[in-house]
Amino acid sequence: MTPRSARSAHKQLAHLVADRLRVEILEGRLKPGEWLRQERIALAQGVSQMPVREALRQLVAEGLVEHIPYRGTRVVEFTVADIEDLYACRLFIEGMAARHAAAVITDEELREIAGLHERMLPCDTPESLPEYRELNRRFHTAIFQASRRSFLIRSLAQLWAAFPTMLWSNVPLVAYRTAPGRDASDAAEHEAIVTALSARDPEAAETAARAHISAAGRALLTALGAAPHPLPEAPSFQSLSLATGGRHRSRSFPHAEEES
Amino acid sequence: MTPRSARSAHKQLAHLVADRLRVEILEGRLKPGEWLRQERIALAQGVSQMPVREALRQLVAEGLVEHIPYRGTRVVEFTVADIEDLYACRLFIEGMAARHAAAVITDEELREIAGLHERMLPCDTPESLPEYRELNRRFHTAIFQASRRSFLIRSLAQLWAAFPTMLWSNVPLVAYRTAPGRDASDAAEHEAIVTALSARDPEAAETAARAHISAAGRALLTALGAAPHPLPEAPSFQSLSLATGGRHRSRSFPHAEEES
DNA sequence: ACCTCCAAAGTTGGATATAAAATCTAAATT
DNA sequence: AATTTAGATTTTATATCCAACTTTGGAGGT
Repeated sequence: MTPRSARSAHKQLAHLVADRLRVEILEGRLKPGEWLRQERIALAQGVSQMPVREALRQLVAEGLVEHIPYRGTRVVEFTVADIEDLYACRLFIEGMAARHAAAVITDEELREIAGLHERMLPCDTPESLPEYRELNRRFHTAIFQASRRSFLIRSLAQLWAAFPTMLWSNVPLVAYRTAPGRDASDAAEHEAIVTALSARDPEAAETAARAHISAAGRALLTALGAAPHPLPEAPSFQSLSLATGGRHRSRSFPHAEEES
Repeated sequence: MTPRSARSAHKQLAHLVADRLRVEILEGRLKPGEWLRQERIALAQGVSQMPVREALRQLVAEGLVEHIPYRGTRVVEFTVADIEDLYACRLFIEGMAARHAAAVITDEELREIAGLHERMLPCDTPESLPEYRELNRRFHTAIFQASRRSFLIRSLAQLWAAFPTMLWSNVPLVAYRTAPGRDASDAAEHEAIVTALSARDPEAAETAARAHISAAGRALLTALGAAPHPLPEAPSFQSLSLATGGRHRSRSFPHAEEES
């Protein structure tokens, strides 16, 4: 465990600005449709305009705001269809990640995930909702990080970036979290995921992850007032991954250095 | 057809810079691992550093380059595992998009897609590969645009942004495209998609789209030298979408204006 | 009244210059 | 040999100025 090179913990200003704006958006102080004027933001945060513009472009990429040339940047408005699609994507991709994670997860990662699960259990009151959300985010993040599939990790990080905005800007999340039985269901579903991962069972891990996200999605859409279909149980078919399920090639391919 | 407001076709410099860098990356002039120094780029393109930095941040978001604070930005290296995951994600999300598209596609969109398909047919020589790739990109893009699902459109646009880089930096794409029978297969699979869309059959559209991407993915991974599994045929299970398959709510939800 | 054109105001977009911070390289010291 | 220090390089941030574009609100004509 050599400290190595301290991993450069230095944050850039643009990141800080983006973080603060993200919080303002997801807490509703910046409402969907509202314009974000760069000069005002720079003044309010005590920075110059360049980091503000970089932060805005980053948020655009994350899908939280949209940019119109020479007009400005404003918070996006999400639709119910967007939330459906978000959950469908998560359902699939997080399922895949869980499958891969089960095959390569370390004991330490397993302990951390189980620990996060434990800490979520007592969070069943409205006041503990923020803490629950944070723990939940870390729980899911830890799982797909454990998959070691950088592409999936990146994709899921993007999905999760857009996720809270949708909720806070569209619906009082409490309605979802306090839905009858949701606490218990969430806990049971998380438990199932942890169990499958502990058993190093890819098939079960994928199934459990899908079942959880599917159930959560249905509950959320119900809370939103959308009529949820009977919904086909998340099919437990074989992996859709296209090739070898074996050890993944660790390094990148030798890209044609010279054209002999 | 009033010109309306000209739709502000004005591109920002940052976009142009990003476009040029993207081309350089995907054509291999900028190799994976290579550092992109902002001053050099600004000088080379005759612009100041601000648009360069915005462009770099955009490319970071697209996943083509990675940024390390106070160190710089460099082209990412993709692994075979990344390509597997990319195709798996495309398989699923483009399938969903095709399903939605079949339900709402217009005659005009249908004509354009069919036209693109026709124009791809004669492109069966190595020299026409660039044209084929461009037509293919427009073909797929037109389909998921027709779905009207903004979230899926955005997600797929991101996937397609990373896509060419992987190929050019990892493998001579010709090996894929000129694989025995691939031309004919691609054509037949595209044909099936067009047919399903024309029939406004969501189920068939999803199945056809999946089959195509699955086949293309297997062919590519074979060309890459990866041992492709027997691979389960893309399962034609019901939609995984979580709620109403009916007309999508057009506008955003009324986000709690007041908490009565 | 109604439409068109034109100028004003305001915001974003971009260039340039300059300074500060962080990282890397390599020589110099212990 | 290991550590420290000094310098070079590059990124990061600020400030200021001007150009480009959109919108707004009237002036003038029909």
